[in-house]
Amino acid sequence: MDTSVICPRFESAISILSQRWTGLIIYQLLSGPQRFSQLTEVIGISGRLLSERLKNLEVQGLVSRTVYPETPVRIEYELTEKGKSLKPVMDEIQSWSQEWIEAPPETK
Amino acid sequence: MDTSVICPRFESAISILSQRWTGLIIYQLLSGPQRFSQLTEVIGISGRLLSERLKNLEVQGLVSRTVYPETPVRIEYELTEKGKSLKPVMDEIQSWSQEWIEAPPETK
DNA sequence: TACAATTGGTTACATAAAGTAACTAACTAA
DNA sequence: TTAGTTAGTTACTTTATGTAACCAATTGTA
Repeated sequence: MDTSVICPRFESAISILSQRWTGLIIYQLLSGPQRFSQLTEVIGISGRLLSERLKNLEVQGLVSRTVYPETPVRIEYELTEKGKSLKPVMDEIQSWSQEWIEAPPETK
Repeated sequence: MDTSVICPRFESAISILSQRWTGLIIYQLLSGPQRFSQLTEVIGISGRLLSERLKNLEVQGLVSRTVYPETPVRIEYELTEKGKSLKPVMDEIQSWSQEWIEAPPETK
């Protein structure tokens, strides 16, 4: 009955990354601050879910939101230090995918 | 309209990892071959979902299933080379979590 | 012989999360 | 006045997950 338990911090980290879309959002933001509409287009996520995810990521301290009161309004989402520090994780996933995932057929 | 798209291999990789429970299953199997019942206990996943996930992981070539016709039957799940090659990814998540996730309160 | 226990699942059903599409507020430009 | 823009929200449908009971094959026990 002495169940060896998984490290709670690891579990917590993976629960962030294993939520659908969050990995892609972080990956995409690693290339710099971006606006809501750009994220929806590049990632292919609906506004409803992007909005929800960005709110969560803000609460978790991974993403910051800046409003530029231009016309029309510009709002930029950017990774915090905590968010940026996930780069090595994303890099490893990237390089694993290059080695082990076969290239999908071109859809021309 | 020239949407810069996320690398399809990366997307594919993250779609595996971002499915609930799969990260934990792979992480747990990195410590060696394990049986169905042990996985359910350590991870805290239901039999229904563990069964489903293991089938997917087998199809994706990340996990292999071996039957030992003992009594009662023993079935072991083990990472393939492809599965084991995710260790650097898990290591990075682990070390990120150590640095950025605060320790949860002890529940004694 | 009947009953219980074990492993590795499956089935049926309830709840939560995600997908889809239409809609909105605030603003400006024509 | 009408249309266009950005950054969302709302209502509704579909899919995924959680929960708990059940099952087949086998052996051990009363």
